[in-house]
Amino acid sequence: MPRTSEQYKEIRSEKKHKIMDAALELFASEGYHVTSISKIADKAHMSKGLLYNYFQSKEELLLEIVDEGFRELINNFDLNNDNILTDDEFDYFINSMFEIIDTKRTFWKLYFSLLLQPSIAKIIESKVMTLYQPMIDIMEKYFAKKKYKNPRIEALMFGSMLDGIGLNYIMNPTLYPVEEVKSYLIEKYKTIK
Amino acid sequence: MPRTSEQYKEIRSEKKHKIMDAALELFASEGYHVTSISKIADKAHMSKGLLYNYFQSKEELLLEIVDEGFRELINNFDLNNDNILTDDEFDYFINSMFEIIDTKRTFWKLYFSLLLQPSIAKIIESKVMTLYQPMIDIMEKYFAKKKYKNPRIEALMFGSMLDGIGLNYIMNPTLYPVEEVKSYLIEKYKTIK
Amino acid sequence: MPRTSEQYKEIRSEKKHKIMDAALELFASEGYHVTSISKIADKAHMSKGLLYNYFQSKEELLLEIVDEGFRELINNFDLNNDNILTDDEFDYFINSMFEIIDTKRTFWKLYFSLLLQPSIAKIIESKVMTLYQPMIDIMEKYFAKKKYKNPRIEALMFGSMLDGIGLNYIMNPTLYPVEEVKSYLIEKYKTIK
Amino acid sequence: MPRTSEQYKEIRSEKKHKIMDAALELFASEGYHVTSISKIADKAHMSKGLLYNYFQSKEELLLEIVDEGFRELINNFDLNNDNILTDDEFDYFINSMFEIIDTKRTFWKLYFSLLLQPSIAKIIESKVMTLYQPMIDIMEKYFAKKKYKNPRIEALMFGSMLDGIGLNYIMNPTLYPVEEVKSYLIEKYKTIK
DNA sequence: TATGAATGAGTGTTCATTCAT
DNA sequence: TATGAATGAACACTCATTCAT
Repeated sequence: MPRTSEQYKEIRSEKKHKIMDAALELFASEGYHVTSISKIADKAHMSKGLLYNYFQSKEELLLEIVDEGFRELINNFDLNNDNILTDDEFDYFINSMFEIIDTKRTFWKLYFSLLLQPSIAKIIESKVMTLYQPMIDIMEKYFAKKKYKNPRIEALMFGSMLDGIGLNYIMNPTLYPVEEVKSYLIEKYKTIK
Repeated sequence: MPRTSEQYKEIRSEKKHKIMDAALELFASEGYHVTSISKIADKAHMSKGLLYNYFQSKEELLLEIVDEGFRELINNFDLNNDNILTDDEFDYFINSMFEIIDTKRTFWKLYFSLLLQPSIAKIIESKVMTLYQPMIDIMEKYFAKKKYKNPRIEALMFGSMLDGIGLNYIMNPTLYPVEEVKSYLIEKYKTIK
Repeated sequence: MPRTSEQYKEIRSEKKHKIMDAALELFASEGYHVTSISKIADKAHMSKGLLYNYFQSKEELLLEIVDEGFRELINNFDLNNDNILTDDEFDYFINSMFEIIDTKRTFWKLYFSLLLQPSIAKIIESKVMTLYQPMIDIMEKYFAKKKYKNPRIEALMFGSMLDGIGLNYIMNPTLYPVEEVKSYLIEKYKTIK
Repeated sequence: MPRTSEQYKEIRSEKKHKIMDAALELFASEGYHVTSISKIADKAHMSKGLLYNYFQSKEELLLEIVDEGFRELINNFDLNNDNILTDDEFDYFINSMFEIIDTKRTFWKLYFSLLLQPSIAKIIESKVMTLYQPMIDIMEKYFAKKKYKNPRIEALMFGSMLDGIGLNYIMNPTLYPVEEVKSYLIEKYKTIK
């Protein structure tokens, strides 16, 4: 007698995440192209063949990792989903951003690495762009409300700075002055000039 | 009629740069791991075998490309080499920075891509770090002179922002508001608060 | 209320044919080696595992398909089983041959494809040969009765022609002049010279 | 100092045929799908990698084999290329056809096997069709000149018969009465009724 | 200096078959 | 009877590197 479809679903979900976890770690620490399917399967304690029972290809595996990783950042930005960022929400985002990077450091290390590899960027670019744009828009409104001279540029700059911060934080985690940067950002952008 | 050793040296150097140019373009547009030695040899109009006459390995070829590319940025920062950045030198750097990215866009696209690939970063990291640190130090002094409250953080932030700007500019060259960003940076950091 | 052993047998037989139908269609349209057990199971709306409950292997599944397919042709040749072919029986065979190919086109497409694949031919050859030989013998007698000069050769030629006709008809069903060929065969072989 | 381009050309041509010979033999005796690139490389006494220096893929290797094999048949049909088949040319073709099958038995065994495998037929069909049609056309003219009632059908039948003969001859080489069939064909089709 | 044939270990992927449930 | 997760050996193909010429 076969397992119930519930049981199968559970097995699938568990195994899928086991694979994604192993892959994420290896992609992040070794690089996407350098990480072979064999290594992933080894780390996930299963056969190569089984991996293809869950993901159609190495690319698809990567895409699902990116998708899941990004969902968490989005959920922490503009929390009540009204497209308007309050000062409290801004505060919360700055703090949770670092927490997300902290708890999901592996993913963000991977993310930044993917973004700059032309062969991979093509695959994830469209997905990332659709997620990124709304955040920029909301920031523009936030700066406009604060009477900044040029809100669009300010939003772009803010995005650039976050990118740069993320980049440096990921690359030099031990040296990076996280708390000071948090205060700096909040003080700088939240308070009206 | 044998060539003089001078002539041989010149031919060697010319060939070497032909290879490096081809490799840079391919590494940048396709990615390091995706670019094969065959493709590089084709683009440089020579045989695979000859390429190994000039570079011991694919890795060494990459390292020489990075080395040369970085030398140009360094030469444009703190031009009189006195470790003190004047306002004029700051102005010049901001402008030349964009020019360097503009004229050497291919290299910087490659550079950012390398930085985030763990398998490659290991190779180039030490070289890059030794080049990067002095620039941070000089910026800290610059901000100190300008009586910024926390010059070290400000210098780190400045570095982060430049990284972010570079990153975004490389990725969205057509959309990026170069001139506005230039003015923004100069106005923001040069003028005393 | 357990099912009777009769009912079980019937269910088994039904399932078996469901699998054989799916397999035949796929083997014929895609090819034996290219068709995976997964595809067959999908098409038969069951799991891979169950399929192995009815057939020991992919090879055995193929053999049973060939066996069944051939039985129908045999049944239409020398209908009263007296080993003597009358003119009426010859007529009927020529017509029913095309009908069989028509209604069982899928099988015959498969059959011809199998015959020529050495890796598969080995498996089915012995079975096919034992079925084919009696038909040749009967044809030889038929031609002898009609006073053909060399009945054996004529029988072989007839067999070759049928093979050729079948082959071409299977490969170019829309272009093939079925009716004309029927008349041609009957006129040519039935009437005494 | 490298080899001259003449020398390279020779090496390439020699190796290419070595591969094609090995592949033909294996494709014919084992089947296309069952024959792995590894086996071909082994038989040709070289590495797998080298094989891909000469053929882009397994498919391309097959296509080149088919192309070459067919060229020989064409060259022996309608020898003076005037699109008109004389009785002597017909004689010569019937005899050389068997010789070609005899000396190139391996190829024709392969050819018939390919034709019936849907997954492969698609690849070679267009090439084969363009080669086959002119031969049918010439036969139709030949039969028309001989006042056959329905030359087109007769030509098709002739083609079918040749297919059938080839098929049977390839499959039962030891039993097949070659000489008798030759006489049969020549007597039957060459002499006016 | 210069060529490209040659290698061999590696890649992502497939699939007939088994097995715990 | 019935499921589909799991395996492992095989596959076609790639590529940095070497080497005879």
